[in-house]
Amino acid sequence: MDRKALEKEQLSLARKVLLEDKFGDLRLVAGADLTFLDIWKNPTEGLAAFVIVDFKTGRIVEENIISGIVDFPYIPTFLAYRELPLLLKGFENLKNKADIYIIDGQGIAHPRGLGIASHFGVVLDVPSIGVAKSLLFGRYREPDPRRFTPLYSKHSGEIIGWVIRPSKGKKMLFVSPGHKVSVNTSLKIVLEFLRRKWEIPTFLAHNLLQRERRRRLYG
DNA sequence: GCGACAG
DNA sequence: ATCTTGTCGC
Ligand SMILES: [Mg+2]
Repeated sequence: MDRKALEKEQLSLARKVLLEDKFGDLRLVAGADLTFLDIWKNPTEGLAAFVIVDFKTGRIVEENIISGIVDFPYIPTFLAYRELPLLLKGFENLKNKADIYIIDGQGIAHPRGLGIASHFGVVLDVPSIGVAKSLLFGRYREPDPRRFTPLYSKHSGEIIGWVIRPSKGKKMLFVSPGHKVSVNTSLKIVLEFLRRKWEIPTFLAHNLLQRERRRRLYG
């Protein structure tokens, strides 16, 4: 499948994205991320982790790691074709099902409106949010520490997400809705984690993976 | 044609 | 994404 075909598939799936809150009370919030044992090899073994947090207490309800072979290369705007397969495998392996899934990457803040978080949400038909550590698409004004600014589409000028500066010295967060959640609610949910000084679930998943990776490579 | 470019 | 501890600055 060439780039053009994948772009058409993304545009097709993007039409299914729903930017309205389609969930009841938020009890469990999941965070997901991936790591790779050898980033210099192309078919390489990847690890996907999901960490599920109780949104009322902040307690970790489940930590789940699965592994598998990843062969698709990283190409900007096509991240899902590299990371989604393992995320789907990890999702199926979960004991608990979360009310919303936060994925490391963009939601609708993508040239064709389908970042990995949206792709994940549409395919599984579950609410999702994208929290990225850098910009892929859109324009914004840098927020002051502990403030946030809107992220505008370079196509329509509409607000497609938010840029949050957790605190001075910390890197900015690029938040955008994935699926079945509104632009405003996606911001509220992430801000709530920050307000309560809880680690964002995607970072919990990332940290868990680093420990697991070092364990497999060294002692 | 040039610059931008999640992980 | 990963390689890496101490160190400089507020
Ligand atoms: Mg990641």
